[in-house]
Amino acid sequence: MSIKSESYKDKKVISIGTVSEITGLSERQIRYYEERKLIFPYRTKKGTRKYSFSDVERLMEIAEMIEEGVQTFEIRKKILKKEKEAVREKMIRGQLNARFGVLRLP
Amino acid sequence: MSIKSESYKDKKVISIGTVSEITGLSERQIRYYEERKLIFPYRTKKGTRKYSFSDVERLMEIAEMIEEGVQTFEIRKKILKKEKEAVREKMIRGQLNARFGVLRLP
DNA sequence: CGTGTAAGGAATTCTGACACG
DNA sequence: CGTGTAAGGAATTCTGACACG
Repeated sequence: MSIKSESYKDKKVISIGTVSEITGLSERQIRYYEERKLIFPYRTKKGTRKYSFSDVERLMEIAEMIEEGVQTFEIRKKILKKEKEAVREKMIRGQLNARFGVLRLP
Repeated sequence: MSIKSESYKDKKVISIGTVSEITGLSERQIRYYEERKLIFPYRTKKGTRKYSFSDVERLMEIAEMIEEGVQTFEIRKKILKKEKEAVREKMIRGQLNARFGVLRLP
């Protein structure tokens, strides 16, 4: 499936220290990428950031691009494009499902 | 599949405060269940506990049993039995795979 | 631009213990 | 037995800022 519904992958429950360990990025870097609107952690009532495994994956992609010399502004554009594509596909699928019932795509 | 290999589900990355929020259990309860050997969080270098989504699920099962009046000692026995069954099934499957190649069970 | 760091405060987590029952 | 709580310390996280380049 190209659009998955993995419950755990998207739950924002990991704090920044752990994300830093997993990704190898500094907390400073992680917070900066948020400032540049590349990543959007959940905020608890008290204000601490919580990340999902999806976020962790995205951070590793960001880190790769940064190493390649891509600027955060460019990375942001790529992320926006990807998201638009995902939404578009989701809608098309929704319409098809509405007319012809659930279908399985390869 | 009855034995899954879900990478995210078993990663121990959630701290006790978050687990407490998700499960509705107090931190005291969660630590106590560990003392009674019902749950086994990972410990970071600094000593803080990290739980997986599997752990969270187990905690909710434990909470249910406690509410029903089951004692931790009994719960522990049930957990051990379940784990033995899982290991046994895993081994059987491993042997079958070794002799006949990968097979898909219903 | 992207990242390091020192600064001060607030919130988190840990352990061992006393309490109730 | 299972859970609450106060206690003191250690580690975490947050923000805004200065620095380098």
